[in-house]
Amino acid sequence: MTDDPWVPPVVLLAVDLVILTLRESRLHVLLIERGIDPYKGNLALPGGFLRHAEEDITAAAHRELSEEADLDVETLRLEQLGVYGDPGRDPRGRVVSVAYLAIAPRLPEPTAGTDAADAGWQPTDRVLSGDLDLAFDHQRIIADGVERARTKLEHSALGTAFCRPTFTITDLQGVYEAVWGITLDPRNFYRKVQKTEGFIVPAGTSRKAATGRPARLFRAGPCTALYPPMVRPAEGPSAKE
Amino acid sequence: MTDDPWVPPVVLLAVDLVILTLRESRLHVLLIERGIDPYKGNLALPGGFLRHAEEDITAAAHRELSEEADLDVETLRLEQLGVYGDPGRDPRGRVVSVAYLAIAPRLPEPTAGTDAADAGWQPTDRVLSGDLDLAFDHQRIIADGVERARTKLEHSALGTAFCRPTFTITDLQGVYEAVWGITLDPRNFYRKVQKTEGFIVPAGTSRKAATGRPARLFRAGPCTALYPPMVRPAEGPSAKE
DNA sequence: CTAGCTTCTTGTCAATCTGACAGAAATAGC
DNA sequence: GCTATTTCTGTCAGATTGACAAGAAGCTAG
Repeated sequence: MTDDPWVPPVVLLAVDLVILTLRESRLHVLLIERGIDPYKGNLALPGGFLRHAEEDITAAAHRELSEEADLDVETLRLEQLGVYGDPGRDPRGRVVSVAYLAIAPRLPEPTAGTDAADAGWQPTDRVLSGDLDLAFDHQRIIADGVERARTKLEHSALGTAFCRPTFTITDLQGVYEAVWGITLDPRNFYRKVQKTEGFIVPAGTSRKAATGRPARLFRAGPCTALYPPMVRPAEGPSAKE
Repeated sequence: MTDDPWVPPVVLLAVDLVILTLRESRLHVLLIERGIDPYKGNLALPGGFLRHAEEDITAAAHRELSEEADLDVETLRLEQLGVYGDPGRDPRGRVVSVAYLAIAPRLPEPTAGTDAADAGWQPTDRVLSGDLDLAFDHQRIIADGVERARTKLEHSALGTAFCRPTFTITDLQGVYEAVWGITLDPRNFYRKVQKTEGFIVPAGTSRKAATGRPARLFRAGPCTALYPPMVRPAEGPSAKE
């Protein structure tokens, strides 16, 4: 921003991907085992550097997703989560990483890609509790991603993105319960999502479970923003962070 | 992310600041007139490159704020808004910019700083309508910042950040009306903010206006998150009852 | 085939919240 | 005093929420 002989410093730009899904009623995040230093052997988010100086950042995120996790890119909508660029977060130098968030329905185990020794789903609560040891500042990035998902569930139709193309209302309730970490009354939840116009639309058929009355099937509706929003019950007492 | 002889490309990292305030019941954004190319003479957000390779990004944002706008940094809380790094957004090369958002009470006219030929507040609607010609992709950044402020007003106590240390409920209502671009019923607004625990606390005294009954003064309360949230009336025809 | 179990779906009811509006309270100016 | 103006306190119907009862539709065991 000046025409002095001073030249601005340069940084390495990376992308990191927080891919969340639901497995056995628990929220999971896609992690790889790093095959190279630094943090070789540690778990980390899929991601990597820009391939060339003109690559679009979002395009790089999609590319890394397919390279490192071999997931179908088409169905996932990536949303920018934030920038993580503290000096010293990467021993290789000044690396600034753009984190992206995506929500996926239940998917098969991904296969390891080029730079990843292994790839797989890990429960987010094991990550957030510090039970798993993550590379870089990826634990914090995941924490931010989970929190983002929690709030997006309130105001957007994101919940349907966790489900398969057709799903039951109980399926959708399971999404809310897993992400929010609480239990909800099935009858009130049923009433609420039915009344929220454009959230879900009937898919005609029914699905018979192993036991119990068959449930009607629905599809994601046209709305992306929910009005009125789903209300998440207050948790702690008065003043919270 | 590989140990091939390939080296990752580097980018120039910049910060941009979206500082919003209220002046004469209209939302304004702080803009500078660029004193150097590119876009010399155009209006732009305050901002600039990292000073050195180890500078913290948030620290750089605070530094640019004081350098270019000469505003009191202490009282402003900067919040990361997003990353803007499309190839070609800056003719000087691959520049990736981290945008920050801050909300300020009514402040005096800032003085021009080093790189800025002039600095001043501009109404956001003139920016968003395309009436003013902004440098780079700064119009879009401002649009995102305004939208962020709108939604934050719903769920956080951000509204008080637009006000001076003590304010009346009518002052606070003016904030909501200006940012949301609608009018609200004073009686229902009064009831709502009073009932939302921790939002505002009485400041004891009253302020007498030029005319009319004196209004009680309040301060910002301890809560940052509002529960229940302020509800913004639905606007679009899309999916409404 | 019937009883029992499970799960989905439809209601009911009181408490609360919202939106619209009436009107009293407090000050300045005449 | 009287009026204009703004702040504050109520009222009231309709909508929403949270808690819970009970019917509906399947499966399985006997």
